[in-house]
Amino acid sequence: MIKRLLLNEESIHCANCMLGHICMPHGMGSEDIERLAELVKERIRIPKGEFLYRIGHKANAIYSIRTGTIKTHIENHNGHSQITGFFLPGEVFGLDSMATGQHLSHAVALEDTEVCVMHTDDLATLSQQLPPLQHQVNRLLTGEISRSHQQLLSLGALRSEQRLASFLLDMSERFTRLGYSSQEFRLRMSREEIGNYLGLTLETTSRLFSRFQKEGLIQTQQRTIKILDRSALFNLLKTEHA
Amino acid sequence: MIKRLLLNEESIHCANCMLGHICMPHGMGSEDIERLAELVKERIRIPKGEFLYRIGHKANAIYSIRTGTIKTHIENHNGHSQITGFFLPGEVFGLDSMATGQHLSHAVALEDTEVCVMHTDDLATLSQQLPPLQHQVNRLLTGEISRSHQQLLSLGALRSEQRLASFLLDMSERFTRLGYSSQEFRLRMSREEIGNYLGLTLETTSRLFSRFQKEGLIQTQQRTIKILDRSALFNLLKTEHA
DNA sequence: CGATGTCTTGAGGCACCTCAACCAAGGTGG
DNA sequence: CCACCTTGGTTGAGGTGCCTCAAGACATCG
Repeated sequence: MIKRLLLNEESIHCANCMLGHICMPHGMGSEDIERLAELVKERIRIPKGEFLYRIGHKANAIYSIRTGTIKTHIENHNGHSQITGFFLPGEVFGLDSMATGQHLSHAVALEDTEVCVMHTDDLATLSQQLPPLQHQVNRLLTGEISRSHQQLLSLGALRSEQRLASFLLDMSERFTRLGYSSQEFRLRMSREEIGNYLGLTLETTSRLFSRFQKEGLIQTQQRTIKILDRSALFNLLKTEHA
Repeated sequence: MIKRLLLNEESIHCANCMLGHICMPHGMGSEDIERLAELVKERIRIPKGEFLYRIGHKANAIYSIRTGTIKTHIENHNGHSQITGFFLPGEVFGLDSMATGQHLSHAVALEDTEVCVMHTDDLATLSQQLPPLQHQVNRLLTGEISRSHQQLLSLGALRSEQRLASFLLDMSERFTRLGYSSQEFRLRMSREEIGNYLGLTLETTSRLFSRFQKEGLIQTQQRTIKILDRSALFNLLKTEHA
């Protein structure tokens, strides 16, 4: 079951959280960040595999990840589902439901995960007094738009190998930002989830991993990925065919 | 060439624009709408085929359509491009560049088009005094996120015929909202543009139009579409295979 | 009226999917 | 501690949905 944690004086606040350079406070002065304590009054622990929220649930907050990984996905009439995003520590998700008061996607923990809760009405009042916060919210919203547009291009215009290459390079960049190695990292999602995200089947995804390994682009050990030839991956994105 | 029009006393303002029920003022009281005159001080005419803006250009405004149609698209390293949206009268676009100050997509007029210009800094200051405006901006941003997520599902999980059916139903709904017939409307985009948007080639798109016509779902006369069997189109989305 | 862009239709190929078997790793219970 | 099961991943064989290439029909417009 998911577990709510109320924050008190001793709790770690945004001001000294390691993830400030990625998360909400990004780009704010230290006196502004102090005020974010008003914003994050609660954290939630979600065990691996559990839902933080589901489509249709009342929405009154957005979330940033303290530890763990979250996937968001949507579904349609015939039960087919599409993963719309993977989120790593420091990243903010749940933005799609900010204006409607209802969640438009599901959010599931891919491993034991803890998230910071920011209530939308607190966000509205505080960002009115704190222009940098308003600006940061806008950055997050437009960032999400831009990311989905890039993903549209990936699904609409790229071949399978290019989609996977672009996925791996994206993950590598995000792990780097977290202070991990850019060469070697452990993915938290299954082949099926990667495939779903990229509009491919799990078999095609698995075959691509094998092929990339055989061609010396990467080395895989289950979900641990080692990037051996980053520029080759990058060049894949530049080729028109084959 | 595109042409800027400064608005004066006699110009039509948001308060008596026919599109208020779709556009920016949507859901605002009449006294709030009066203040939007401060926001829209300018309109721009874009002839068919011309760019309103390009990727990388300085961005300082978002736009709503008064008359005409706009497509937005992005491109990647290898020159492949992906249409990210079509926009009809009353609809607001250009949101992806709201926070960065730089356009992240191209915007092209599919026919002679006139747009209302809302400068982002005016928007920021006015929405601070006018909470309903702030809320409307958030609605637009999250609406754009939600729309791209739906499109991700379309590209990632649906077969070609389902993508086209869903496209036609979406267009029909939007034309209806404009006061046009929900059964018959004239698309402003080519088969190639529809295909690009749906992640298909123009030939596949054309074949699908022909097939839908042969099966009595629609009737086509060039870009004029008549929907003959709406529920059949809808049922297409519910089928798992074939 | 020709010229040009847009759309349609056909034939063939290939990238990715489907179906299916097998394997590896980890957990569980006797 | 080992048989057993489960879950996730790999690999193969065959099928097909969509793409590519190509030709022709239609609109639209100078």
